[in-house]
Amino acid sequence: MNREALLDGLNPQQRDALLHTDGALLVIAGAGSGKTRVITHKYAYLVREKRLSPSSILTVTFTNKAAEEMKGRIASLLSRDLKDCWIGTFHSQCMRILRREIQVLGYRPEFVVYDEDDQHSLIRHILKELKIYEALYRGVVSRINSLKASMVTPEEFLASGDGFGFDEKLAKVYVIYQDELRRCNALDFDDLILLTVRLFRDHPDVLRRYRERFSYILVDEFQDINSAQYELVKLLALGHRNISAVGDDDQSIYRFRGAEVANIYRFEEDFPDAKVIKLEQNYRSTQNILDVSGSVISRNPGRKAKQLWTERGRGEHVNFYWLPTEEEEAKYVAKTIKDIYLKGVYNYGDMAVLYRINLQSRAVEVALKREGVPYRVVGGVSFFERKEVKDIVSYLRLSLNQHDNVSLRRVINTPHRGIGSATLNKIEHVSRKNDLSLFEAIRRVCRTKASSQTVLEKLEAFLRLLSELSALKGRPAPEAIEYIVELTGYSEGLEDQRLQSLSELTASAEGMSVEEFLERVSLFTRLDEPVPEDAVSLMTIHAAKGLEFPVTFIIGLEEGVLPYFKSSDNEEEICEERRLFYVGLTRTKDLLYLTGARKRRVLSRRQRQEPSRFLSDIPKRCCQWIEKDPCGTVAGNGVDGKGRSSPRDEALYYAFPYKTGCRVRHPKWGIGVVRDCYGEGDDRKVYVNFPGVGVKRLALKFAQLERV
DNA sequence: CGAATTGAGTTTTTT
DNA sequence: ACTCAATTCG
Repeated sequence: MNREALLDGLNPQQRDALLHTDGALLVIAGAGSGKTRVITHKYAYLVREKRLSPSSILTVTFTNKAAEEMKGRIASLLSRDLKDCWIGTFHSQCMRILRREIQVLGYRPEFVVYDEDDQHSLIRHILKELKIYEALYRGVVSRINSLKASMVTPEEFLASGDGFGFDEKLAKVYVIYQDELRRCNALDFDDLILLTVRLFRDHPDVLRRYRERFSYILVDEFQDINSAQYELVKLLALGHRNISAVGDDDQSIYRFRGAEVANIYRFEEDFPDAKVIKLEQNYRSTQNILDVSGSVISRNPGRKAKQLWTERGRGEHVNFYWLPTEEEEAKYVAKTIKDIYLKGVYNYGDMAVLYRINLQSRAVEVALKREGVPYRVVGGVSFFERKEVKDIVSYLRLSLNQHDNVSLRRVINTPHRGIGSATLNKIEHVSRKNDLSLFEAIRRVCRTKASSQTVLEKLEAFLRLLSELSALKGRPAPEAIEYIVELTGYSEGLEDQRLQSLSELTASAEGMSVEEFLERVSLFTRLDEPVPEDAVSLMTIHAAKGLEFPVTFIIGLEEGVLPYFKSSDNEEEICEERRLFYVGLTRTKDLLYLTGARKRRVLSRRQRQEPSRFLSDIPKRCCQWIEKDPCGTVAGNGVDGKGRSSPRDEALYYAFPYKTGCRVRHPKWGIGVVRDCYGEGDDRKVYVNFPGVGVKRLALKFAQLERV
């Protein structure tokens, strides 16, 4: 693709963003404003026109999925493979750098990455050792994580404390935690970022190398980066200052894990010469949806003002349904989904149900099942969080590193081999006293015969197992998994479903070595799991970020649910909840349904709920408010409820009964695939590709197309 | 050491 | 309501 083609179809602001390649650039990209398009085209432009090699453009995304998508789109723009490119999440890029460089920080390059679960068990273990009430671990984990996100070292935190109370204990836990990670040659998620920052700060020669290597830096979702990530970007960019930061402060929804919107404002201070471009033309939603979401988000103070607009028409009114119970709410959602589907305009795959917390999916799932509507739940307990999968992964880790204490604790008695808590305590004791890893401690116990004969035999058997596992280094992962299952007798007495996970695990490891597989697994998340056939998507609003759906339901619009009750006391958190609602609203292309329930089960009690405060931010003219009282009568107010075609008929008029990719039958040309649709009302046209005939442009009004 | 029972806490969101 | 973990008993 040449220069013209890359600029083609970009609006003036998008073009500016693409062409500004010298020095810092901040792109404030409103929802649905073609942000990804700008990034991918800019990348292609840098390669094509500025002759940069893909290996010299560092591109950071928020999720693995976003990275993959971006890679694919860029590859097709450039019509070439992107080998040796640097497109990925902060965590994966840091991992890649640390694999090469971490030795100067005193870790070995085969380090493993501990996920949340591993982190929890390690911290609980430390609390136990320190005789601190273990149930506090959640709070401790989150405090430590936020310290790490803002780059406060254990030593600094210790020094900053006043020497009493909980913080002092917390500092102690933090010190031990960090120490223990190092011993296990393990990093947690935050370490990946933190250590890379430290690497660059403390080793100017290394920093210089990477500054030279990356001559351009692109950062997506800039509003969601934490201070450590900001620091990392800054370190790399401060040499040449060739950086594009793209984000939307209104869509910052990860404060709870250390993201700070303020970073997007800091950028202009740290790069005072930065050009700032706002993308305000929206290519996704109808004007009505923009009005609704705009009036909601405008209540937040201190944001960068935006005026989103669209060339699409006004579109449909938003509907708010206030239903007696959560069951009725779910039923209403399921029925409406089915209705819409039966009208033939939208497929199930075009629709999504969004909610604040995963728990809310339950009722909707029940109702959808009852209606026979296919659905998929995004999130929930993911494949890689299943117990049996984590067990096998622990064995794999141990095969590479026998000093991985967290993995060892996990599997030492799984499956049962008669090594219980008494024995384990003894081993822990030996390990602490002699400053040994658990593995070494077991060896010492065996060598010095410091236990009963039966226990010794069991421990020796376990040691033999570990030494056999160490032969798995560099082997193909599927083979290693099967070997582990066989050697440990793991599958004995396992339920079918769990056996199933094991074979899925083996299948997913296809073509990778043990090392590669572990690397993939540790950064894999729920969002990355495959997309099935035509099904309604159910997910949290968080999970829906970056996605769009022609038809969107946002459920549970009640005080306590959205905004969530845990956030209710703090103004900044309410703002974040409002942004969350905004993100949900702006996922919608055509039809938006909001619902809430007057009564809901909250922690086993039926509770009376009030409509969400955010609803009152929506202008009356945009939203149709319909209440169903417990007797079943329906009352509407708000905009012209009577005397006009129902919203759904109107949708039929504006929307396309076919979408790109769907198959249709034409009386003359037979079956073809829809390539594109455009126009409004009676002027709607579709391009259809008929195999053997070619692409035909057809007027929807006249062509007698039939969906296949 | 392991199974069973009791009891507490729990439900935000994710790399 | 439900899960997960500590405690207790065999």
